[in-house]
Amino acid sequence: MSTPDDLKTAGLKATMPRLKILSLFEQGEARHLSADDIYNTLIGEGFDIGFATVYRVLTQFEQAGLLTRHHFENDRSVFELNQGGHHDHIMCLQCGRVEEFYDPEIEKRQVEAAEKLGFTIRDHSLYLYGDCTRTRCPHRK
Amino acid sequence: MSTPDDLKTAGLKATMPRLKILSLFEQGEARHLSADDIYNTLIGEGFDIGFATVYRVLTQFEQAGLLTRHHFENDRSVFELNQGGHHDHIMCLQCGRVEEFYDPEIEKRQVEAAEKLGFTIRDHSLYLYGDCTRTRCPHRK
DNA sequence: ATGTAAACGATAATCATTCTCATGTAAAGC
DNA sequence: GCTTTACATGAGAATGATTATCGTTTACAT
Repeated sequence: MSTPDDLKTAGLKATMPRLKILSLFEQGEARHLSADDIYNTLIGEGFDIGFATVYRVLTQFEQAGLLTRHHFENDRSVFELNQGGHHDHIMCLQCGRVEEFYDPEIEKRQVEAAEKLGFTIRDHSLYLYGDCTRTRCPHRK
Repeated sequence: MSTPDDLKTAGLKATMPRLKILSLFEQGEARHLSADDIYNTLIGEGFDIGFATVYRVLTQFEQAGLLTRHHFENDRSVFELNQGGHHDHIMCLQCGRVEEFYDPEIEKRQVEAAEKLGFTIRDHSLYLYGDCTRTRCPHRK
């Protein structure tokens, strides 16, 4: 479980819901979690929590720089722990598996494209969608 | 106004709501329209239409390949006429202005990154977010 | 230990989008 | 041009994710 200091450092009071949620990201197997995932996991562990708290805490964690919020091509958001450097994502449309990649040349060219148009980039999102055919989608649900 | 044949060619019955909506994209000044934009514009012109129809028609147009649906970093979808080639987008976080760009090297590297991970790309989305500082955001609303 | 501001959980509210269904209409045939 | 009929429409209800409200609880500085 994450320590209270992890939260204090981020400027957040160390409450039980926050510790539980942060632990899911730090100890859990899945790197990308939705509010629903988190709510159901904690309820399943017998911990009493509400959706309001889950969403509140996720937003606070995002603002504190602990998590990144992703908007994949569907309706709900998923969150990911900010560890390691920036990376982009590719999602299998068949099984939902998410893989990560990073290409410095793509990053550089994004900045250049923005500059040409007179923009200063503050944020960007790059998502690829496809089929993991080579592996015949072993993660198919 | 767009012609009935534009719709027939796409395999759709030429109805008034569909002609009106297609016209907004073909004749309008804005290239990126939300369902709300379309509904309000048509109602403002005295044309009687409902949200259900707007959403239905947009989905049909997307499936027929006439429009592309974009999910910017907020909650609602915007649509864009499929004309000219593929391009990516950059949006000003201050004024909402959207500009377009295309970099073949970025496109190529996306495909390569996907291949390395055993994926075949079916779709992708690249959005940059920033401030159009150089121009002092002349489009500020 | 205790006071207080912050955080909590339940529940209602919101917002974009989709569904349902009774009515309207495009276009094919007479 | 006038029926026919399947498909399209508009109004409003329903949905699903997320956010706001509010009375209660809790972290933690005093």
